[in-house]
Amino acid sequence: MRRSDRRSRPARQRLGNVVAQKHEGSRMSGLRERLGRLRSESVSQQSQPPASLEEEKIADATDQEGESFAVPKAFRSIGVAQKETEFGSFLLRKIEYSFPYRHGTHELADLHGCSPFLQPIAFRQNKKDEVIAPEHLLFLDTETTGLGVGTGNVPFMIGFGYITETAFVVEQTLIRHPGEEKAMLSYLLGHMKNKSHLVTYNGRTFDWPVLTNRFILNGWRKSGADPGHIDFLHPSRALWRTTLPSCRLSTVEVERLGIQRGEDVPGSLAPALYFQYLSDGNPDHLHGVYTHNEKDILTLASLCVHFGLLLSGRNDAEIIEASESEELFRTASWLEQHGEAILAERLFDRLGEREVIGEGGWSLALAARFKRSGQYARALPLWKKASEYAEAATAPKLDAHVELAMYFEHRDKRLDMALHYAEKALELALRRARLISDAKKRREEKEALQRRVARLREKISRASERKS
DNA sequence: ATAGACGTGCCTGTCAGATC
DNA sequence: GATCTGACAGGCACGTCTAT
Repeated sequence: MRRSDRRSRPARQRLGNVVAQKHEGSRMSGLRERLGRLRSESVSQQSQPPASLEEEKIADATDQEGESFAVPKAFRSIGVAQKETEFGSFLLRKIEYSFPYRHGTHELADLHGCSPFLQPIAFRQNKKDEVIAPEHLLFLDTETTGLGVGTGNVPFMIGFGYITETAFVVEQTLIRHPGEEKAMLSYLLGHMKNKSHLVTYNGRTFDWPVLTNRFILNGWRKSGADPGHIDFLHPSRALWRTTLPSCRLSTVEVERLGIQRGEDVPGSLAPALYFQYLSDGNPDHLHGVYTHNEKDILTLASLCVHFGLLLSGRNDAEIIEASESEELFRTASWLEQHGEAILAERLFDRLGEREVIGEGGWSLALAARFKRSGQYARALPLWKKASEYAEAATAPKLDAHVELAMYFEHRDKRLDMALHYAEKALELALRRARLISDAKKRREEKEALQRRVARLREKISRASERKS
């Protein structure tokens, strides 16, 4: 089906029902009460089945044939149909996003040009230099009954996406009971056959281990190496850990990819909504989960374009323009770490030219980088700017002054300047002491600076004695 | 709730330079 | 040349954070 918003009830209302019922459940004091409640609900359902569902089944059996037999209208309304395999059946939803299709700020058709640049962040055993082809990527997101990766956690919905010449396609599988799991997994395996890399968010730690366990429990033996993997959690953290309130996918997509979901069921509610569906058979509970999973997959594709562009160096100007210094520094460091030294250097250069130095640690970190590579002439102005900033701050950092003291003592050999910065650092340390609660740390810091000042004074006096 | 990846901070060992 | 001190890199332990 083509993308359309045909939700039968506002997600908020469904969400409210679940929350209300959870709250009610928490008041239950004992197991007997809960069992009693379940029993009475079950009886009431048997005596008074939801009219709409019964009608749907009848309608289904008469107006649908083959694949969709017995699929309730509330599923069919969002494009869900039954899929048959040699291992049995499960439910499948397929959505095509014809190009051009923009998800947030990125055009998904750009995956075609961006994918090869993702190689430095892709993990694949024994195939390090392999070129990543866009049509070999499988974007994956599962909805499971819990958070653990043990055998008790069941993926009830597997969403995956892939690119074709003309569209980005999302497919979502759903099992109505555990007996359908093997069919669902076999369908996923079929789609993994011609793919080289999974694309996920924390999927190396979560989705893939969960699925691996389910494959084993369903009788598949592990053969060969794991598929390649591009997991965007860690690159996202590398760039945005200090500038975003969190690096959850939902935060990243709003703050950095320009995506607004509107009403969205949080992933944490997915297990409860699935249990609601299992308990009363009403597909409406899962509409929000379908939408959530679908959007997660689209966001993965958008992340792919974002990082692909970053690694290609094609959007340097935009990044430099839009990024605050801290983020620009982290981006450059990340590029350097992934072997993109020339791209990184370009960003470091622009950063060094920036006049304003704020509270973030980027200026000192950049100076430290220049120092490590012996580029003292580039480190010096950064230390000086940072020292001026520190002197004006209420809770000053001493690092820049200490670095300057070391530089003038050991490199520039101007002991008077070294003493000046050491004394200034000591002065700042005494001013800052009131703000540090750790008494031991405060004392050690002060004593180290006093030793430095004393040593420099002695060195200066010896030098002047020698001259005279 | 669960497990793994990664960043941070601390500790230790090594090396280089300064001093006697 | 011997000794001392400071700088720095590497390793380890621990804490944080993410997925549902």
